[in-house]
Amino acid sequence: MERVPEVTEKLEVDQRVRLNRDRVLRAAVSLADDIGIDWLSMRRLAQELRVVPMALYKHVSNKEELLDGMVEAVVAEIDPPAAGVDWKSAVRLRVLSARHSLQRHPWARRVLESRTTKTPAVLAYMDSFIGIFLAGGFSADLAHHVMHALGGRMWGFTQELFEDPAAPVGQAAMPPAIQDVTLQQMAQLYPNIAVIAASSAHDNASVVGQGCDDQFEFEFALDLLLDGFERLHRQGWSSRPRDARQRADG
Amino acid sequence: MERVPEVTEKLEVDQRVRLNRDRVLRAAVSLADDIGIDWLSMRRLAQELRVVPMALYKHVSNKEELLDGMVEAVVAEIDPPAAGVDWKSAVRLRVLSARHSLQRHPWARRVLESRTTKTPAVLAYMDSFIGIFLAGGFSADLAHHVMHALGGRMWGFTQELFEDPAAPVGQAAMPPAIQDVTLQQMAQLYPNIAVIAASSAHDNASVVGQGCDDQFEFEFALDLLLDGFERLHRQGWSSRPRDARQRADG
DNA sequence: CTTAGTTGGTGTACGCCGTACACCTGAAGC
DNA sequence: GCTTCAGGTGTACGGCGTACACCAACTAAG
Repeated sequence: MERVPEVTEKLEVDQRVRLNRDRVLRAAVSLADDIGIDWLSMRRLAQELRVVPMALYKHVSNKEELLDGMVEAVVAEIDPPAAGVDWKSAVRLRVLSARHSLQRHPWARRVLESRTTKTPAVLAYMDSFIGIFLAGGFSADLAHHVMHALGGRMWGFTQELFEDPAAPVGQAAMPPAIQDVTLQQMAQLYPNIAVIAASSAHDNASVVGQGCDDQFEFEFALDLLLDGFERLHRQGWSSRPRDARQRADG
Repeated sequence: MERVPEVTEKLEVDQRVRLNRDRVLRAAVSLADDIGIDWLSMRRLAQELRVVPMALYKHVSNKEELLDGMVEAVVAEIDPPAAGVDWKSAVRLRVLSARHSLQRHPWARRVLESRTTKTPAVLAYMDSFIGIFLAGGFSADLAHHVMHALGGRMWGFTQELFEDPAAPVGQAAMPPAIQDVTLQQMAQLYPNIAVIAASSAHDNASVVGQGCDDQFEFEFALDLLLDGFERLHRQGWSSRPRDARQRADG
């Protein structure tokens, strides 16, 4: 009867329960979701946890490790691979599931790509991924190169860098008249981009450069690769010409 | 006769000629080449140019714009597209040439990918790239999606994120005995990665996880994509099923 | 019940960073 | 010869990551 109220009062007075690594990581993930990775700082995170900045260092040894832990946390959310389907469907499902998970954390792509040291969850994911190919009868050799070819797409990342071919030119807040002029100038300077922008504008019946269907682009590229993998696999492709499996079979 | 020696003396006394945007950008590029992009700061760059940090702001309005300018500078180095060859060779050549140029600046990949506003040189490159596909008879529609599928690879970037499957686990400086143990543990935890590591080890007759042949991986994935593009092109692929070009032709 | 040790939060301080703002200087144009 | 103004300077501010010394509360041993 005595100690319970005491504890309760504690919790009321200073809201915070004891910190631990997991609470730190989960707070970091959701803070990054909210304010963006660029504005995530040790100090800001500490403030969120109602704690002094240096307190965090009792749970992660530095910011790099915090980021590692954050990646670890979101990668751990990815569903396990589907069982009992052919390799192609299995890969497709797994990638799309990863994509779905990682899309909830827009910062994850950049952070994942910036990590150099691979953490256990990351390695486990890649391992299970390779497992799908091997189980599908791929040689280690082919599986290896195929993983490289997949690259970031194994996480469900669409390759940035060509997002909305026209939009980036229409800067921030411009009067529409000026935007029109800029658009015309742009069409003159970059006629081929203009062609594509016009074509995709028809496609989704919206204004020029409205943006692209990310999911479509992703699946387009993914299926292109998967079909390529399948072809190589069927013809017994090998990177070692001396094996001559390709020539022998193909 | 009077003013020339005066100028000469000036140059001797304080080595620095007048700053300008171009000199700033070129200095920034070569400094980033030398010390790495993470250690490039306005202050460090200013010091390199024997100038006070704030002087830089007379030539670039802030660090973001400096980075934009740096990208602009390296992209401008890429050779113009080859003329008089079929689209496939043209694309291949252009990509490999871009790769060659950008590889001289290891930081360029990350910076290029982080830019959201596309600068003129970047747009010009993409435009000329699209031009190759259109000239090769691709529909705007197909060219569009194909550019997406190419993604970062149009700059000659190999998809990171699977660099040396084993190396990252063998941490910094470890006694070989311990490394062996770790390697065995790793083989247990990530058996499929181990299979691939072993296979590629045979391949280049080196120790496990020595690393992969970057150039090979790059060309492997590129050719896979190009072959896929070619097939789609030949069968008149369209993203709009109502056009039914695919069904009609294929 | 005391006491020593450990775990985890605190406070202060340092050296970096990008950059706002006021200032100065030397060359160019009237 | 005076003005103008582009371009280099100096100072200062608020933010960052984090080293280090400290301290509070819990645990375990005597």
